[in-house]
Amino acid sequence: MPTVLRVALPVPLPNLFDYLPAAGRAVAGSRVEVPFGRGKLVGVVVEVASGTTIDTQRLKPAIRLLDEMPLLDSELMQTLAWAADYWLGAPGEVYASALPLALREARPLPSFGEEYWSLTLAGRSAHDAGSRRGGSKRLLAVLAGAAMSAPELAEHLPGWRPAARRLATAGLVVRSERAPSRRPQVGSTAPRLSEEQQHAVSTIGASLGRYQPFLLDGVTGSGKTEVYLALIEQTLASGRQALLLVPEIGLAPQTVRRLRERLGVSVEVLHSSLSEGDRARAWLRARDGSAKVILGTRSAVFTPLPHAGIVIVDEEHDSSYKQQEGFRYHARDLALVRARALGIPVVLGSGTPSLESLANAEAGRYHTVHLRARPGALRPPQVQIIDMRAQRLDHGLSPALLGAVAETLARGEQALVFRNRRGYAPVLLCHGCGWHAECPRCERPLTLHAGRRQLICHHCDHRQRLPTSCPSCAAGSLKPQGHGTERLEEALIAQFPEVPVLRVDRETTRRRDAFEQLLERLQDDQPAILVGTQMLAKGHDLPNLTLVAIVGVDEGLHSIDFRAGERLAQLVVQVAGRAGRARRPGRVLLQTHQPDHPLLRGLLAQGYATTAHELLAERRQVQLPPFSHQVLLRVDAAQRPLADAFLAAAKAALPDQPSLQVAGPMPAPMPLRGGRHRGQLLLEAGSRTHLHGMLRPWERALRALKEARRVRWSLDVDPVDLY
DNA sequence: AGCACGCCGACT
DNA sequence: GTCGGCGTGCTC
Repeated sequence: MPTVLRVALPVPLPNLFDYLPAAGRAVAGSRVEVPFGRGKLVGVVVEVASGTTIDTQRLKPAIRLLDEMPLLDSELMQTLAWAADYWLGAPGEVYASALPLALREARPLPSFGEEYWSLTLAGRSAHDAGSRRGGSKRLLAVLAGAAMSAPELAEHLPGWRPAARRLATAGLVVRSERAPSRRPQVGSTAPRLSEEQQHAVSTIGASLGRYQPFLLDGVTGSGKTEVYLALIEQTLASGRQALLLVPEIGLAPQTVRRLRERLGVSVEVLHSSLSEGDRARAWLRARDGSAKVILGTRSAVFTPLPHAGIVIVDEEHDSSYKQQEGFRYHARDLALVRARALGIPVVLGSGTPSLESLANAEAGRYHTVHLRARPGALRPPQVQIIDMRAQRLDHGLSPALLGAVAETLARGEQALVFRNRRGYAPVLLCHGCGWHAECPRCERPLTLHAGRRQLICHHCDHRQRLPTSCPSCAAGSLKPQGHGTERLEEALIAQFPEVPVLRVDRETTRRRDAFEQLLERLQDDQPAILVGTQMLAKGHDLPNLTLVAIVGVDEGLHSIDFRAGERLAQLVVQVAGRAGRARRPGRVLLQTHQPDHPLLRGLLAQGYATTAHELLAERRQVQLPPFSHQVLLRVDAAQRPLADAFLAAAKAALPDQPSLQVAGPMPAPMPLRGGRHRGQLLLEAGSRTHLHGMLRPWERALRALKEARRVRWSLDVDPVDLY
């Protein structure tokens, strides 16, 4: 039996590929260039095996080994294997997530050290001879003392670059790389921690050196960041690395600056707008241990940490930690797996913890640490419900809401109109009394399928015709909710023509610094109206923002997505934290047809913690996640029957397991998107082990289905969005 | 995914 | 007569 390299290749196929070894000593974690089909690919050696199931005649030799030392250490290799198994990733896709693009090419590793300049022998003679003039002479003199890094040169000799270029061409100086300097700089001093913060730091700090998850539960303004900083300082003091994950939109330049200034060590930032070269260099500096603090979004969870000390996941409830296409991993969950493998503590921080994390805390798997006080003695904002039933609306805005905006502007302050928008499925709602259509069997909201003039239950597939008038109050004002019908921005411009109306969403902030610039415009404290969605929920201090009005609350109350209530509660609390952060008291308005909804009442009267525990109790009662486990099969096709046929075949291919519950097949809540017909099938099981046991075989069966040929499909393990 | 091979419609 | 449509099959 020949020795073979089992290689993960960047193709969306479920298997590894075996090759005969190339020259050199290949080990698991090394990259290797191999022939594939009629081209060449770079893959990662997963295993050096003696023997193969492939006909040895078909084995091709690898072209060349790219790394003598593994690029991925054994901890990362194991974690990746676990992740691929858990989230049903194709090996190649998993490595594509974990490795920066520049490291997936058949080139030697880029140098990632510090640029530094020194004299050549000819340069030394030139200096001694006193030849050259001006800037060149000065540069020779500086470098005659000692070789210097680029930043040092910039300090000693501003505008040194042209001289360096001239002298380099003449062969008098040479540019090279050396390991990044480890010389610690002095960080700025920490502010005094409150007693509560001190307690949090010492509790968590006592676990440094072993695996222990913590839930750090602290509202906006309670000083979580200072706790993180103190923990990172402790970690650095013991010579270990810290990984800090933040949600996609939380990575503000001001956070980075604060970290750099405070810690006085190299802070590597892994961010989606980083160039591939920079990303690779940051990754490599983490791998060689010279990067002490790594700050990044979702994909930074794959950073190698040879001297790992602590992992912190900020705003752990944020759904941007879940990758929504391709390899659908969850960075928060993966952070826990890594922390366990690395034997280090992991801190999940949030003012509005996810029900998953709260359940883990209740079960004793996480240790909870609370931060309750707001150090600046900020007054919490005053939250108020606006009953919009039977009100005359202007593009979905009630007179009370518009009045409050007008008052705010008249006082010279700023208002934020926040649209709760998550592509919710349309629900039928009576504007007169607030009645909404519900499934008689499941008591879940029915989804409006306007094309077929039907109401459909997305749990049991119960269907009924559209009522013509409200069954509750007999008035005829039934309206679909949840469509992007309200053109908020236009309505507000029309209402307040003399005030700037700034829309903040993916589109207006596409450009890298657009969001920052926009916020800068608001710093001048002039009256203005902000209109936006998720992006505005956190982060930035806008001292003159005193009113936050949330519209689209009803979509959150009536969504068929069982997580909508949790999300709405998190959103209200997070958004409320935007209002009145300076001296002025803030005001939050919730515009709804359901002013007496228990979720809203509970949230206002008791706050997030109590509401979340009630929601968790409901989940337990009806056995929804985290008390059961889900897998969603999604499909889209050019024609509806193709999608339907695939889902039917997929359901038929399921093992006959009584512990497995199946909902569907049924149209996705947005049945037609981008010209593609979408459908889905939801699996639910009480036991994760049982569920995972059948998943891989089922996936293989799905691949083999002839109905699978003409559709696009994907499996989502632990989906966070049911569509 | 990417790429070839292979068999049926409107064009230099 | 061909160029090219995308259905089908394969990649160690």
